[in-house]
Amino acid sequence: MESPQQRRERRRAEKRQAIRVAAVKIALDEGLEAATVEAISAAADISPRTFFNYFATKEEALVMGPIWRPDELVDLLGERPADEPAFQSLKVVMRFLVVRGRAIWADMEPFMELRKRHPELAAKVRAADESKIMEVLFDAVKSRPGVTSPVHARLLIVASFGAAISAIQESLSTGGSAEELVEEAFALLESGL
Amino acid sequence: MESPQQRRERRRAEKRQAIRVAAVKIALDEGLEAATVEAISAAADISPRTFFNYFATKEEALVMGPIWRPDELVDLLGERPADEPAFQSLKVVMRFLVVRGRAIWADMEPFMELRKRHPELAAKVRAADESKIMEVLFDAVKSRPGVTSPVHARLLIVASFGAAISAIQESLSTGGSAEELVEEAFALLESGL
DNA sequence: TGCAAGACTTGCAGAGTCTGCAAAAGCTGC
DNA sequence: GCAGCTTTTGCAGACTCTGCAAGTCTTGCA
Repeated sequence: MESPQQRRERRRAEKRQAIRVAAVKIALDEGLEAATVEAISAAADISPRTFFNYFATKEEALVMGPIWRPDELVDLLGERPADEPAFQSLKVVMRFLVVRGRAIWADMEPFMELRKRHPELAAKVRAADESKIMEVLFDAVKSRPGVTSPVHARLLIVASFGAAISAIQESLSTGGSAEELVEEAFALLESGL
Repeated sequence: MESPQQRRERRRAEKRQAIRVAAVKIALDEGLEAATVEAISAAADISPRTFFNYFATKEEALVMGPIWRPDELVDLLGERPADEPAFQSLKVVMRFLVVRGRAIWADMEPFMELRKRHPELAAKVRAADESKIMEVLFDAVKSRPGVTSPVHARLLIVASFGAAISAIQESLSTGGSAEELVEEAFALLESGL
């Protein structure tokens, strides 16, 4: 049985998604400029003020949530054996996130299409988290086995994200399997590019 | 002798920098929130409207320009021998850019300090260009020798930028030599992380 | 059923960013 | 000192986003 708390959370998430869908539809049908908060809220049948109860910025409504959250990343990494080399841990975590992300996105063609047309949108939304992610992961990675210097730690992190993003990007533009692509990317990283 | 054209360009660049300095000073002294367009323009002794003749967005005034421009990147890459492996070409180009960037930044402590305090700012400004850079570089890199697949091309690009950014980041936070750090980063990439 | 507490929605006013337009001011070469 | 150029500025207006307070809806419980 669903608790009232859970129920509210679920409905909130559904409404959030409904607003997203409305926003993306407008952006695709009438162009990004037409997707004002006013237009989106009208389409989603809420007041403009309410829009901002669901999203902190307009852009947030136009892209899917990130497939990784800072705290989750740290948790996932923490679950890996303490003596596993950092590279290996990151690979496992990233593969998991990419595969899960692709599954969530399976029914989201409009979002992918918008992402293709306006790649800067996702980048801008992600930018806010990016530095926080680097910061927390840096601490989590630098003391792992196989990390020889601070630059090594940073590089492992950006390269891992690079591998994941490259795989997703390529998967988006050619339709290839994201899982195989992320595998390929990590293999390339491991063998020295 | 300086042509009138050059003269105008130089003065424009100087004014741009003066506005930047004023903006960063306010952000450091009174906090990011105090750095409104109105406050910045008052400090720089121009009208708010004029501010937007120099910067497309407020944030642009708060960070140094990027150390790479998309067209310059393509040019630099094009100057490398056609039979040089992609990895090597990228390494040379990136080292050049990082070294030049560091030199430009030598006198710019306030900008570095602001970047430390608000790392998301630079990321947000950079985000707009990021996807364009990836796009143009992807075309420039994918047909180079030593590139085995589209994912390989993308990965080379993100890894190279990752190396440059990691080196800069580390150099900023510890004061180490950016040149040595970028060297170290590429060596790590080459040997398989 | 009906009410009280809490959560969600909304309107409103206001601050702030950014743009287009046209007038004013400044500079340049002749 | 004038004619043609660029630069600056004011103004009006669209748009994003926030705080606040009032209104509406839901939920649990008597």
